[in-house]
Amino acid sequence: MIKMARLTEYGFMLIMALKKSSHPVSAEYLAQTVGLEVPTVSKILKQLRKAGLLDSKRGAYGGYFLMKRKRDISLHEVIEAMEGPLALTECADLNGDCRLIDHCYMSAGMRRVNQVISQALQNVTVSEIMDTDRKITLQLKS
Amino acid sequence: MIKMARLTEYGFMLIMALKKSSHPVSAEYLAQTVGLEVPTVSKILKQLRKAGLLDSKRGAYGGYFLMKRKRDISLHEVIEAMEGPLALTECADLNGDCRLIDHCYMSAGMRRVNQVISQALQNVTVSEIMDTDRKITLQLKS
DNA sequence: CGCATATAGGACTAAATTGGTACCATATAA
DNA sequence: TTATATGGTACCAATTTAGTCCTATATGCG
Repeated sequence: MIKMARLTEYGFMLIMALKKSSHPVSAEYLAQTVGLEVPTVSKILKQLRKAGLLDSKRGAYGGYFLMKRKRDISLHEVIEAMEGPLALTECADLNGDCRLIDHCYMSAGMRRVNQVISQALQNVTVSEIMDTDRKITLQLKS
Repeated sequence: MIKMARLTEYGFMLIMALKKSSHPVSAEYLAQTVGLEVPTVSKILKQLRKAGLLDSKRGAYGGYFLMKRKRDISLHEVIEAMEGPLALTECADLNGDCRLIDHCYMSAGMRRVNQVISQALQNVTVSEIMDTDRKITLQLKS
């Protein structure tokens, strides 16, 4: 299905609930804020941190905080952080193991489509999908 | 994962292997052509037919054939035929049951992103992803 | 120091989705 | 009437995803 994983959606919610360079916010507090269980939230935050979108501080009064402003975080970054490199099809994935390559002629064209979608996601930021009133303007050329 | 289902990829391969208004081609023959099992191919062909992309003729010398030329079939049509309405997120899906709506503010913006991707897929045809030499040109405004 | 708080990392289980198969009914050509 | 081929549906298997738990490490403070 062409759908982001549920954990990725949660990832967006968590990023939206955080701020850049403010006091760290604990996983427990965030869990309450977004209405999810602590272990789940914890897992996602660790993953986003590993990808460099967040940073953390351990120990008492510790927690997580954004490394960038929300208007500088693209949807693409978040999705890749949560799901790894975007690959619409098996054959577009460079590490994919499409064993049907002999019967399939779409590989090159498909990669191109992949790029287009990738660009679409790179050109929209987290703050843009929060501002529901603001029109998102996309101009893509490929 | 933002990836089309494997069966959808197979669907593309089958469409590529078919022609408009020629003799019907049997599922068995197609299975050999693309290197997949007959039951699997059969299942996909039935689904594509139901969506109106193919038509079929039963009985001896029966089989499947395209209803349109490949340059008139968009990626979007094929994907929707195989996977149902495209919804990048749970909340973008009108039938989705996102119970976190109270904590999530991205719904409207996300729908917009969904539309952009949808359009990207509508603007590329099957024949374009077969012609690996031809440049696919996309100009999207949303 | 010792204790409470909080993240780091990895392993594990459960649930949901997807892929693949099989069966029986119906239609068609010769 | 027989061989060929699709229509529809139900089912099982495999994979993927979601969610939980446990132990280790770091930090602040009395």
